[in-house]
Amino acid sequence: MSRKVTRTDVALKAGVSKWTVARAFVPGSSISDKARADVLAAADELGYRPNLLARSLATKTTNLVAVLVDDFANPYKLRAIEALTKALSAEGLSALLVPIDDQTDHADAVLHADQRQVDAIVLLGTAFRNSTLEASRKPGSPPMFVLARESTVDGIPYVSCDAKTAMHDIVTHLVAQGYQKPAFMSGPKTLSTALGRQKYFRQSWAKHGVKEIPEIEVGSYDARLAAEALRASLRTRFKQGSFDVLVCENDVLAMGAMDVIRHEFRLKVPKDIAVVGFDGMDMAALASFGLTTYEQPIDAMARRLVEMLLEEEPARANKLVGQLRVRSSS
Amino acid sequence: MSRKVTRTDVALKAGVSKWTVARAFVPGSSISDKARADVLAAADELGYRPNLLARSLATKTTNLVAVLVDDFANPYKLRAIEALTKALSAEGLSALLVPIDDQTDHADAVLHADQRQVDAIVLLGTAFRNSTLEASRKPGSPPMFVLARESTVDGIPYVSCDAKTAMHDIVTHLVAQGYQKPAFMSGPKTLSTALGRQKYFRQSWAKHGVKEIPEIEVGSYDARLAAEALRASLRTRFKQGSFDVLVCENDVLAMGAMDVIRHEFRLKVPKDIAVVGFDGMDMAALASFGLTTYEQPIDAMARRLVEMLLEEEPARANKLVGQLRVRSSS
DNA sequence: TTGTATGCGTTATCAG
DNA sequence: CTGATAACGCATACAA
Repeated sequence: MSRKVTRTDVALKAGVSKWTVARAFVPGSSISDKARADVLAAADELGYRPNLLARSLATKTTNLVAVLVDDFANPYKLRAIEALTKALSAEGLSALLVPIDDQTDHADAVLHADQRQVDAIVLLGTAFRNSTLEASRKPGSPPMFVLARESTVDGIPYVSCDAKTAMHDIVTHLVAQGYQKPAFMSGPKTLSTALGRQKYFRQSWAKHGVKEIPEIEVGSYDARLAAEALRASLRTRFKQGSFDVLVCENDVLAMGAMDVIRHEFRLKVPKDIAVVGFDGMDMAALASFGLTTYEQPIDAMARRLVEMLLEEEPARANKLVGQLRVRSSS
Repeated sequence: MSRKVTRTDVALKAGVSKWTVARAFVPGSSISDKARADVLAAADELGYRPNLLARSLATKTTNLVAVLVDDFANPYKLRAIEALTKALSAEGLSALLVPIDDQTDHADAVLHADQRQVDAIVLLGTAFRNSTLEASRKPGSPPMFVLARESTVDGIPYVSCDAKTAMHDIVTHLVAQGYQKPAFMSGPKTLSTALGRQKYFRQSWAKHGVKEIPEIEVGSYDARLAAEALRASLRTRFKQGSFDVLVCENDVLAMGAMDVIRHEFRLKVPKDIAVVGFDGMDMAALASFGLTTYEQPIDAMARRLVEMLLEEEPARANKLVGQLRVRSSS
């Protein structure tokens, strides 16, 4: 494999200096038409491609964004990754995908991204603790952004789906359908709050006079765990008919819940228990689920986040409204 | 935001030259204990982190691997991304996730990755045409690898799930269960062949005297399209009972198929028609599907691929065997 | 054990 | 409009 062709090679072939070569690639640069043509021809012939590494070193900007992802168990994360990476590349930015395992890895990941001189770090997901966010407070470290949850740390901007509107829409729909005894299935408490869904769910029901809403907490956003949690609840805490609709913090939980309701307890959805999810996963639309869900405007959210990345003084918070998709489960 | 602290700053504070600072960070280097301690202390105090960009420029190796992904519609891709990125980071490599839209983007993506001086390019997915693979033939361009499909281009190594063993296991299971009239649901023909699944499926059945296997081709690996295709087939080409088991090229297709079989045609799975998938998606295990599927050893595959990345003379092909997960759908 | 010079491929700035 | 010089932060080879 021959060594990479560099600017000097092109200069040599075109019979100009290497600085002239550089100019040929900068649009508004002052260079004679002939020189530019010569350079471009030579570059093309040699297959010259500018080395972005060297450019980054000189300009101190990499056009690289680290995307930290933890919860790979939720298929919806793929949609989010797609939306974000495409929004980034639309602006000429590239995504460094950094997988996270447990708590200890977080600091390392941020550090490593920092060393790679990324222009920004995006936290994609729900299971990030504040300690991770605090890392961006260190002077000199790249700015941090949070997508699809609310950051509870001051000064760290985020883009999320407007949970207040969402829950208002969901509850309005449920009330119209005649449901009166809601229950809520949440993820782990520490992370769940960053989504704000349960809070607004309760607020919305309160307006309709419903104050008591039982909660089923699930250890992580996982269908199997959701199934287990609901199974246990249905066997012990709840009697038949103690709630007529179960709203879940996301679609994965909802699917796990439906599985138990229908296949273990032989109950009908929505007749015995209605189920509502959140996110808008493709799978939720299958007849096997027919899951009513609140669709996050994930593409718009990703684009908004990228806009913020590019802004000098990004707004602290952005909440975009999604859309309720009513299906057979309610 | 203060400027980044560099080697020179540390050298100044520690009272040594900046080259001594460098040595302090290289394990086997010859340096006095005192000097090292001084440097490390100064570095720690200043919060010094080596600039990987500059290092890469000097060493001509970035420890960066571009991961090209196209088909975001298949949730299984998330598992693959997880497996690959974790396998990479276990070896100190980082993943540049490059999303691909249509045919024209491919060359650009390869080019861009090249300009970022990535050490390798990994194609993750099934919908890559040979023209993409050919791009790696250009001298000087980073080596290419294919994960989870077979490359049909010479000299491009790949790691895939052994389709021959897989189909043998599936067919053996089906024969034991008494199924006699199989049908096969494939993705788009041009991509489908790179998986080799249909081919070995037919071969395996041939050993049991079954030569005629109807095929249902789906335009892309998408549950909704699978549903449409099966619906059309069931209405026109096939009479009730013309096949007793439908084996699908992957789980997404299988789920779409089950949806139609059960919810539109009101047939029982597996009594009327059994269904088998491929991949081993988490969702397939839900009671709503209970899908029998062949689980790809995706983690092992990813690790093997990373090994190959690191080898001087990588083997051309690697096929790893997975495991059949029998559930209620067969 | 330590300091020095040179190069990696680019950009920015300045002279001509 | 063009050529030259310095700098980006680090690594490598070499000299002290």
